[in-house]
Formats: sequence, C-alpha cells, structure tokens
Amino acid sequence: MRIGELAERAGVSRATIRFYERNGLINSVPGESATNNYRDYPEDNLFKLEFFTKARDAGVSIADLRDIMEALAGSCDPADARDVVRAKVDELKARADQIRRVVEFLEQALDGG
Amino acid sequence: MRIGELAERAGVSRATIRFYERNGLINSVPGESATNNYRDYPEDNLFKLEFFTKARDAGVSIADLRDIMEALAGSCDPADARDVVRAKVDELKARADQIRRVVEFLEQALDGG
DNA sequence: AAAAACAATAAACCATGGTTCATTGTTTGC
DNA sequence: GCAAACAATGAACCATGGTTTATTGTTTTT
Repeated sequence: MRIGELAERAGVSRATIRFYERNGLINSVPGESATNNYRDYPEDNLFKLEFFTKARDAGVSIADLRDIMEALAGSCDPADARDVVRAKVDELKARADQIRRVVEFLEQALDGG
Repeated sequence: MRIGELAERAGVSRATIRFYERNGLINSVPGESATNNYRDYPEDNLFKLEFFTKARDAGVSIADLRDIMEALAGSCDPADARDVVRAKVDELKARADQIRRVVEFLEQALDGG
C-alpha cells in the first residue's frame, strides 16, 4: 500500500512514517509503476506501526525499538536476540515499578493532605 | 544549604537544580551573607529532588511536576489540588498498563521465537 | 484539461529536558 | 595571598522525537 493509506490505517502522519523509515523502524519497496517513484509499504508495516505507537507511549525509545525489531527479525544469533529483548523487558518492568512507586507516593499525599 | 551541597546530596548536577528552579520546581531564598548573592536552598528541596528524580524516571514531565507541586502546596482549593493529582495518578496508571501490554507482547515474541 | 490530492526529498523548525561554556565575582584551603 | 573550588547569570549547545515547509513531480477527480 502507499504511504497515505498506511498513515491513515495506522493512525499516524505520513511524516511520522517517513521519520520512522529514516530511522530504520519500517521499510518499503519500490512501487511497481514505472512512471513514478512512489514506494510500496507492505502490509506488515501496519502491525509494526501499531506496536510502535503503543511502545512509544510506554516510553520505549526509537533506538530501542530499532534494536528490538532487528533482534526479532533474527538478523543474528537467536540467543543474542533473546538477550536484547529480555533486557528491554527488564527495563520496562523497572519503569513500571518506578511508576508504581510514584503513584503510591502521590496517593499517600492525597490521603495525607 | 548552598547549591553545591544540595546537588551532591540529591545526586543531581547544579545545572539541573538551576534548570528546575527556573521551571518553578524548587525554590531558594537569598543567603544571609551581605558580601555575596549566593542563594540558600532549604532542606525540603532535598526531598523534592529525590521525588523529582524518581518521577522523571517514571516519565512524568516537568510541567506535570510543577502542576503537582503547586497543587500539593495547597496554593488553591484543596479539592482542585486533589483533582490535579488524581488526574496525574490516572495518567501514570494508564502508562503502567501500556508498559504491561508492551512487555506482554515482547514476552510472547520471545516465547514464540 | 484543470484543480485537488498525493508522493518524494530535503531542510528548517519546534518542544522537552537538560548540559556546557563564558564571564564575573566569592570563598576557602594551603 | 594566591590558586582552586564554588556561586550567579546568560547564552549557546545537544539529543530526542517528531512536525512544517518548500519544491517538484504524479495521479485522481470533476
């Protein structure tokens, strides 16, 4: 599909898609038309973008997403891939814990105030 | 205490303290010396900075921290204050949920891969 | 066929959250 | 009393994560 359709279906802007592509998060192939150089974005980018949006919301950086996608794509040793992803998972869990502590503090402040 | 001591005890840089102060997160008073214009940072800033560090780590923005501190300082209606803080708590809980979902996805990817 | 919408590319721009630098003045340790 | 460390101020700088703005060319709509 073309970038506009992908953008609309994924709920992100075309500019964001291009930005992600520049940063290696998604990929496109040359379109089949000979008269233009429009790119074709395979269906799986839709799924990826949905994940990226959630993950970005959860505080995962672009760099981390790139690492994760590269690892999951199995470009290298699967054991290495697991390590990369597991490390990110641990970071995320730590972050969730941190949030829990902050929430706890704020709720105590509410009760105490 | 002076900025250097606060910085060291709170584990942040002096520049960060000045940045936070510019942004209304902490406050200082003029020092007692007549020969300089060094500021004095009351003890409670130490506690605040520890909270800010945790909260920033959890993804709370400077603007949110300012709102929260203003609300907790009880500058206005206590009911309003509760609302502000409760709203932030809800946001943080949503963020934690989001992280949980991302972690779940990544763990499934690990199991599936 | 002409206007409106879409696409590619590059560059500039923006907010956030700091950090670094330069300058000037103060205080402290030796 | 003199260098080293500390403080205040302001401005510049940096990374991150996008968004906006040309510019040029293509396609679709009417």
